[in-house]
Amino acid sequence: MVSAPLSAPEISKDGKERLRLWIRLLRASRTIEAELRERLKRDFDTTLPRFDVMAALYRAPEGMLMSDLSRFLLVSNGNITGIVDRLVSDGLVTRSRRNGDRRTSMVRLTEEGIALFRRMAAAHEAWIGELLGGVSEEETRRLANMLKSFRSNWEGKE
Amino acid sequence: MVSAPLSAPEISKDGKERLRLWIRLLRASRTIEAELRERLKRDFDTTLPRFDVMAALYRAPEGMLMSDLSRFLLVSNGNITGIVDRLVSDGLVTRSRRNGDRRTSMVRLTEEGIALFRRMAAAHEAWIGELLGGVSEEETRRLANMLKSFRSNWEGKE
DNA sequence: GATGATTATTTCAAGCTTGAAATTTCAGGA
DNA sequence: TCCTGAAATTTCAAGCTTGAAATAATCATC
Repeated sequence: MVSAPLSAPEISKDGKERLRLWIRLLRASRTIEAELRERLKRDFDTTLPRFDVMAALYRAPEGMLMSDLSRFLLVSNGNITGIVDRLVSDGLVTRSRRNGDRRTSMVRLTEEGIALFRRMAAAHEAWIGELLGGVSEEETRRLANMLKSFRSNWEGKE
Repeated sequence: MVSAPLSAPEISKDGKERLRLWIRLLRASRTIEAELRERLKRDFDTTLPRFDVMAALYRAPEGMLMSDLSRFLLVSNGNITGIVDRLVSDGLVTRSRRNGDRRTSMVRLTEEGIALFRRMAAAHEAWIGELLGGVSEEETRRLANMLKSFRSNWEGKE
């Protein structure tokens, strides 16, 4: 890690503080994500995006549309297509075209998908407990509350 | 019901709370990242990884090794190779092999790269100020401190 | 100086990601 | 019915990402 000379023009101290917050936020989530990715690969031979899709579907036993998935997971439509394709070809997920609207397809976990996800979710929760173990319960609640409010502050403004 | 299990439910509740924190952390950083990506593309026709590499190099006028870059940015070696390749072919960055150790190459911003980065950095800082605008200065400091400590708690333990 | 281990980097396949264009289907009006 | 526009999804090119294997150079030890 390199220390910064960077005698930049005097910008607001506020801005610098927010920048620092953003960088820490990003580094924290990247570090945790990397660790989760590695463990998912090691223990379940799968990826984080696949886990995310399965987690979303597990919460919706009645199924989700492709567009529901992409909105919920904050990724593009085309992205979801590829991930679901691979999950389908592994027998973990089904696409069923509906009679009502033939443009849409309902995506659901298969029995095998449900069983696998339950195992992964248990491991995942334990990992998070371990990785965030240094954060006290009190701090956890406070952090979670701050993050909740700060997201809603600007989202969807444009 | 004479003796209810005390520890198990408590641990599980803790875990749930940490899981919630992780999900919020992830959603916050993904949402901001998506917004930054879009604006970098729109205003500078570039990408977030390219911006990240240039930011790292800007802080190190003497240059950085490829391995320094990948360590600092928390990404793989092979990844950096591709991004630097494209920056070089755009004239924003140079690779110079050193006399001392011919395995390594020093990566530096060109004059053009420095000028471009300055413009991008100003816009970037303003964007962060806007996107995190809802967080008070007091909260910003507290959040940043929590994130700092929580990261160091488990990192590099294995 | 030869040899084997180590280090820095590149290459590669597979998968992820976006944004834009194309496709298919639906809905509403002339 | 036939249009036209909107909506859901897929396709595609370009770039990002990892992890593993390959290359090349250096280092340590004899």
